[in-house]
Amino acid sequence: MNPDKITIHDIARILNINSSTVSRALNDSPRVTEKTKNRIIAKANELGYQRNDLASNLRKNKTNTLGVIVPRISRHFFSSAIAGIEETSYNLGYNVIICQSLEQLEREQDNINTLLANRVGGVLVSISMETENYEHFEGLRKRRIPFVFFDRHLDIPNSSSVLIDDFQAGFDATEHLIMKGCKRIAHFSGPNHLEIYRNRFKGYKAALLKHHLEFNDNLIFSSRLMEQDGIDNANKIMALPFKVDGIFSANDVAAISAMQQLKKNGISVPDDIAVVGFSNEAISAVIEPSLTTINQSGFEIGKRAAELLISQITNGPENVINEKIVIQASLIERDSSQKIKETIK
Amino acid sequence: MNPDKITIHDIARILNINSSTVSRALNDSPRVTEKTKNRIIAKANELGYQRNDLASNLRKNKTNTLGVIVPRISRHFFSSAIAGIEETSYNLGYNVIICQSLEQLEREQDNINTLLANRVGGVLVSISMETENYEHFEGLRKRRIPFVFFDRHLDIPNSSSVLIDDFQAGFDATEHLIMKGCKRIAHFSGPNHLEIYRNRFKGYKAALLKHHLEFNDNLIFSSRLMEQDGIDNANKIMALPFKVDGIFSANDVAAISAMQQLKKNGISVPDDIAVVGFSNEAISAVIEPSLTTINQSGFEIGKRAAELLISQITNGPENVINEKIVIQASLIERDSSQKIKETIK
DNA sequence: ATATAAAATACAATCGATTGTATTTTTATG
DNA sequence: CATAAAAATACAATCGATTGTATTTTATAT
Repeated sequence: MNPDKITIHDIARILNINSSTVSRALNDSPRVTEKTKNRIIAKANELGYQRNDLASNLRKNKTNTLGVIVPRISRHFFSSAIAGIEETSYNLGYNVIICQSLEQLEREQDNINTLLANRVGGVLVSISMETENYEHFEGLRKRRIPFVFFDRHLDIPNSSSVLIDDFQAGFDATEHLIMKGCKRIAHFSGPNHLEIYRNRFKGYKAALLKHHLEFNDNLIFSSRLMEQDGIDNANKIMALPFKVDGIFSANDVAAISAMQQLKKNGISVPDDIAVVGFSNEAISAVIEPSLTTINQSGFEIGKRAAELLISQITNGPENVINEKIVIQASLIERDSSQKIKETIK
Repeated sequence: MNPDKITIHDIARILNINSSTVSRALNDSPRVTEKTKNRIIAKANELGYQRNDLASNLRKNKTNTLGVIVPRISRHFFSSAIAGIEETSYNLGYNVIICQSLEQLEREQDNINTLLANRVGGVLVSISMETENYEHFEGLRKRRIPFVFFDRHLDIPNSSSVLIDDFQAGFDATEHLIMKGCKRIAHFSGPNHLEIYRNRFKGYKAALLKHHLEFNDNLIFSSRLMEQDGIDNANKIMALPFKVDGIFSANDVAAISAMQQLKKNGISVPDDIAVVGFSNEAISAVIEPSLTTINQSGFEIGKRAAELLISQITNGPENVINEKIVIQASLIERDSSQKIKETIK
């Protein structure tokens, strides 16, 4: 018999029994005797029966599937987060449908529609750089499908998110530079509508304030923090009429390309300019000089986000408690910030 | 009205029309007038209707979902491959369920069962290091669900795969070392039951043969090619009673950790020992010395694999033509192999 | 042995969309 | 205007599992 076609009805017919009993037996219901259960399970195995989750989910009107939307799967932070999500989901019996927005709002909307059509139980999102409002999340809200932001999020009321403490991390990074003797620290920031970048920036400002260093708007460089942006920023810094002795970049990619551009132009890192990045991409440990950066464990964030989401699914839409989980990030001190002599007196 | 509950039947009732017509209209069937189509579509939008793919797929007895099994999502090669898969799938209207085996056979079996239960239309697999036979793929075969191996594969009859030309790449890598003047080249190989590693090894041997260099079994180091394995291998090489002047490692991870271990022990790369890796992990371009390696585009492989799989799904189980697509990989010359003087005369 | 409770199983509706066939409506033709 | 042909729509079964209710079987008590 074609094993593709084995249903509970086939098993029922063969055993001369009703399909409802087969269903209950396979779900280990107490309403079926041990004896018949065994007969049914034996026959199911013999025939290579495999439950059709489509039918099951349709009838139960819920799925064991989670949706995940990330800007780009191949970015190390996101693939780690997905690994964390997958780990939790696997253990708790959920599957994961992955979508990537490729930093495009339109695609993000599309992704949400796909996930709605597939009736996912919940959604984990890290938003694209283009995403500035939450209209397209209303569909989820209306249908009472819980969703949890992780890392890149929108600050909307009654939403859940798992974030790292960007303010504190930005503060730590900047204070670290100050402790190493930096007096004039530039900051590479990301799109201003993304809260993570605003918070990192706020942390930077707070550290300057605490240590009585002047804040200078000319030292703030906003961009999408791609490789080219780091190079551009480095060029702008070199063109300034005054010396800069430190850079705090809101991501590693821009920090690294800036460092390389500086080196190319005869500026020594960390001696002339000390640099601190953000994210701890794998690459940061091995470039020369190795990059001091903020370690944010994507795996941990993904894991916590999935746990939160699944608890919301399990508790049901009436009992959703929106939570903001803040994970502390830690500074990893490497060579790019080990300034010995002070550049600016 | 609760938008969660809007079905074609609701729309039908409101418009005083039959649900089959609604279904056909929403699927743009020629059997419905333009006029009624418009009425239906307008109403559907107004109510925020969202098709239930579970029901649709159940009825049509097929899904728009592909399954993907990889050893580890967070490995750069695999996340790139997934990005390629996602890209193709998105364009052709498929969703992707991701599973990771974490290099464990048991979990791989589990993954397959999950995908079967979800009635995926096809499966893309890169097998775990523990996988030595294809018993657990028989379930897919029996149910006539097409599957395509990519990169790590089993050489089973009537199977499809998208691979890079490991033999040729191994040959190129080794020949490159020979051209740079290496006379005694060690090889770090992976688990022997994985064909990719066997082929890289064969390529290595063939290059030696071509250039009349002696093959020496003591220069072959088999392992799982993790970081620690590279260190161990380096130690073993340093303990050899004769000099080695080149290493061809079957992956970058082991190549890099070996390089670092050699450097730590005062051995210069590339001057004393030239090194070539495999995979072109992001890290390889930025370590010092930068690593000469084989570039295998995960994205490209994923893309091709998804295209092949979807064509098989589309053509139907009777018309599956099993294909082996071999993608050429290319050597990226970097510093770790730029040997100038010959170590061994 | 019989009534009754309890346990086991059967029946039938349901989830939401699809699709082959039947029926009604519209259009075309003489 | 009648009628055939064509177009549009309605009907009803179906996909496979679940689940509330009904029925049958078994166990227990009298």
